[in-house]
Amino acid sequence: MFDREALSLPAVEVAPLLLGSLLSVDSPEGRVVLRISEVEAYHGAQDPGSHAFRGRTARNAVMFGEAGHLYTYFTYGMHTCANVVCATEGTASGCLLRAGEIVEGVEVARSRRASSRVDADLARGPGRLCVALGITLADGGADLASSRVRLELARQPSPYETSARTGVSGAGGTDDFPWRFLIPGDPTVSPYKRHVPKRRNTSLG
DNA sequence: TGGGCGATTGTCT
DNA sequence: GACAATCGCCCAA
Repeated sequence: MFDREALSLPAVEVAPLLLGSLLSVDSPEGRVVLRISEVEAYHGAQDPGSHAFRGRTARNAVMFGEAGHLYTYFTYGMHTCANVVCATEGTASGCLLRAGEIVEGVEVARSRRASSRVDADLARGPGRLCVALGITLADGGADLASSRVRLELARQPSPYETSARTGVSGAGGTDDFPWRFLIPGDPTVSPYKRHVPKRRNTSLG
């Protein structure tokens, strides 16, 4: 079921509800359904890891809007990442979808993710997840209750673990924000990687 | 108006 | 284990 009221809680409280939930995406190639196994919470202007840390901009406006919508963004010049918008309007809160298991439409996902040797890698990582599901920037702002991207919350909460967020630079990636939620032992959970400072001009020195 | 950098991934060693 | 690829956003001036 889709429950906008449940999604209107802060991202930290919504994240556990998303684990084990189903995200389905319809396209001409067919439907792909993902069972979510890993998410990260980003909440409020006080969260140094959030895109909304420096306030509202045209790019992150969707995160300030109504819960239950999709916030997509483009990063590293090539990757799309998807978030479920949480909390009430005016509060920037969202859960980044990091990984999951394809439970329907595996053939379609495989055709989009030709480089994946095993099915567990099809949606292991936020960029891969979007490719496998066919989510693009054009899906940003979509209502997860009525668009081609739909969210079905798990009937029963999954057991979960928390840890520091992956790949987040600065204070937001420390243990002060253990806002990464995952289903322990799930083969589709992405490997933990602490943020690596950007290496540029490495020839110096 | 210009420059630096990012909620990453695939490939090569 | 290490690095290149690649482009839009955001800050500073």
